[in-house]
Amino acid sequence: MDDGQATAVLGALAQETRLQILRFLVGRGSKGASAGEIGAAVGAASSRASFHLSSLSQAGLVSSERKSRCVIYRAELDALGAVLKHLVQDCCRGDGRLVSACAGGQVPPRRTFSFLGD
Amino acid sequence: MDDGQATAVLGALAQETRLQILRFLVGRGSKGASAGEIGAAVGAASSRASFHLSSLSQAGLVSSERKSRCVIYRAELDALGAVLKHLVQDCCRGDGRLVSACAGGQVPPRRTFSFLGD
DNA sequence: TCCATATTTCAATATCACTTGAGGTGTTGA
DNA sequence: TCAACACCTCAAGTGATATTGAAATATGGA
Repeated sequence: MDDGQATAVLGALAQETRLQILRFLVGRGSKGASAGEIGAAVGAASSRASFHLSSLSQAGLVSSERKSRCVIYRAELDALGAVLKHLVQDCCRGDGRLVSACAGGQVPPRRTFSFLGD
Repeated sequence: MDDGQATAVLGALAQETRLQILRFLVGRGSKGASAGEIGAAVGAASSRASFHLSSLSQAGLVSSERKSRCVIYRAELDALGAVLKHLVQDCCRGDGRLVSACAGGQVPPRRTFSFLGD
């Protein structure tokens, strides 16, 4: 992954409606949800939900599948995982506090032994 | 952390110049770097570097300290850790693949047995 | 075929972000 | 005090993105 791809995915996440959509879809798991359900769940008009869903889809964060009349969307976490890996490992040198934060731990204050250098 | 704060930090990261600045500053560790050095390192004019640094600073991703003529910037990873935690734990329910991706592992496909081919 | 449902596309508008260059503030040393 | 330096702020131009409502497309059933 390069910085350009990473910023594209980060940009897709940097919007409250889209973050809500992602959370909702992760909660639905492999069952997914139709565009209409998603819009209702996040309080967005249908055209607005469609706009944000296509944004997420382009970033690879959701997949879509037509099912009769409805289009079912599902969260796809591979792209998010790749971006997190890029951020933590490539941009931030695998900083241990970031890794433990991802795992649900606190972000502890930095305790540096400065004589050892950075 | 709420979605509004998270999207603010994500928005700050969703820009290539700023991602480059963050990477550069993480590499410098506690030594930090002056605005001039940073601008030169990422190939940005001084006003542009200043603009992006203030953006990162507002998001809490860098701190600044005046040192004589120069302003020294340092990466501050606490805000990033909090956002990663919000993303992985709150939005994505602590998904194990995301946690392992942050730790540097692959983002494994959901299918365990791949010998069946595609 | 016709109609209702589900979703997307389009156009118009508003808002926000990025870049550039000019000019301003603050600091240092002659 | 003056000049050189480091950095920031401002305004203008440009482009991207968000929102809304209306219209268009696709699907399934009467």
